[in-house]
Amino acid sequence: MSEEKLPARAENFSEWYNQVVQRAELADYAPVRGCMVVRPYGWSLWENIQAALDRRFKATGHVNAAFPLFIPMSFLEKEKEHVEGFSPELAVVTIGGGEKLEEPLVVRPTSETIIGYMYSKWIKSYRDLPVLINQWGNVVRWEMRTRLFLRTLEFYWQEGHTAHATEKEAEEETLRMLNIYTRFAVDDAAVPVIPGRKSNTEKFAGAVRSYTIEAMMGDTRALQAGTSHNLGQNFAQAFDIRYLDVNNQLQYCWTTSWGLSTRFIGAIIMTHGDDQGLVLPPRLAPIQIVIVPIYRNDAEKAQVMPVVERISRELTESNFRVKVDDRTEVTPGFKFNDWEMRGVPLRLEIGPKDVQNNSVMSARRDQPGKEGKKSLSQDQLPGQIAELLTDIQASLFDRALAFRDAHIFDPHDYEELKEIVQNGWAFSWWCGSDECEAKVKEDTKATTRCIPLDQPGGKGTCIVCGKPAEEKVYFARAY
RNA sequence: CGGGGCGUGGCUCAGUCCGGUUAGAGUGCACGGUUUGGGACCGUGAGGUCGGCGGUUCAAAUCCGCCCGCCCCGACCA
Repeated sequence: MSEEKLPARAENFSEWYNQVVQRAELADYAPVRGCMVVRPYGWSLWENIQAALDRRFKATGHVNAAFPLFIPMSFLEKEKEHVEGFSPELAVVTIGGGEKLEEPLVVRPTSETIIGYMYSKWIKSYRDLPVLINQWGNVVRWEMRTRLFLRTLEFYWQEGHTAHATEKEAEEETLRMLNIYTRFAVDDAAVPVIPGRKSNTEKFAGAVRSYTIEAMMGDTRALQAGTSHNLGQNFAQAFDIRYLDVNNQLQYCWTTSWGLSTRFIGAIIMTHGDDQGLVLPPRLAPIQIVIVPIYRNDAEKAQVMPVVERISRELTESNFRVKVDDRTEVTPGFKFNDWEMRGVPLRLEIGPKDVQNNSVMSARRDQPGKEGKKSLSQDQLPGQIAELLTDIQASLFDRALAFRDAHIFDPHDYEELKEIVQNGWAFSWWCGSDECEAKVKEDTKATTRCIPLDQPGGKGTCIVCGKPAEEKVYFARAY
């Protein structure tokens, strides 16, 4: 840790974010512009995210596989919208082994095309369906402006790709996976999200319909935290993914794709972080409990350390992720600040007084300072800790939800909308036209984030043009 | 790619306008000692082709030219 204080979030959110990422040792800048190195602590967080999602994918019948990093350029060109959407941000390999390649290879920006090609080989009959495959991997998109985790040239993610016999099944799958993302965000990451449908201009290049979970960050800007796409028959037609149905009729498949990336780490940082640094939800935190031994001399150390070791072992055996900070070269006060910067949900201090009193001092990360401190008995510690962690997890969610709801407004007119999106989200009736959407973007930089699945019902008039509108949409400035 | 800013020990920066001893500070790092329940202190030490190349000059971190890189604001996006 270098400088002592972080910039206040309220003063300079963007600089606060950059420093938290680096000082918590989640990631660092790579020597290539726009690329990041995910450091062990950040990767460990990602592994926990992976495990939480993968468990949910497996529970709904999905299996993992791995497809190549390189995709023939011609594949991208087979789906018109897809190539138009992605060509500006492709990295292309033209030389291999010192020879110019006959056909350039694209470093995958996403894998619909190469997986579509394989699916056309594998799927012959309705008996082969559905195909439910997920891939954990990395992709490359040549972005102009980059931020650690939020937008880098290369990022890690999972992409699910499924093929179905009917349109209905594909739509069900698309919404099922959107719901899994929602459950993951809410239950595992304590990040409140709004599941909804993307507007035409915001949808995935090549999709019929795109769905998203949108989250509000600590500066009120919106972050698209995961997406699920109903691809219709667009890729099935482009890659000839067909099957024989029960009547021996040749039919095109209906496909979907869905993805969630390391960007979600950015969502966690910007949802829960405070002026002391990172705050991690207990269910995903690489370290859930850090134990700081307190002693002034060798005699006290000899008393304290056995208790520290015993409690550490006891908690580890109860399946908590525990770290003992036994560094001798820094003071306890330094360690407190250090682990707060890294967002560890719960700290236990164990000193001579605790050895005397059969106690430990606990400190909750979500309540910095004295309010978060409480002396616990050493008896039945795992049960007490479990309760505390559950409570921290819940209070992180509640706090984020309260913050979000306090920054969503329903403007009475367009002028009011323009003000709202400067520091919040506007939830408004919208006629659905590209023109009205574009006007808001031009006037305010805010875009439509999603048309939430949960609609108030009834009808209204478009906040921009005043024409009849059937759905309400969120407008917000986004990452 | 357009507009703005910046490149000096690992990091943050002073010094550059007005050229002139051996290029500084804070922090970090190493070693020794005293400390340790909210970012300890003292001492010693290591660490620099001043982004690169060229020019002007007796003399360049400092002046001039070209190049490279990074950051911020726009256009593009998970």
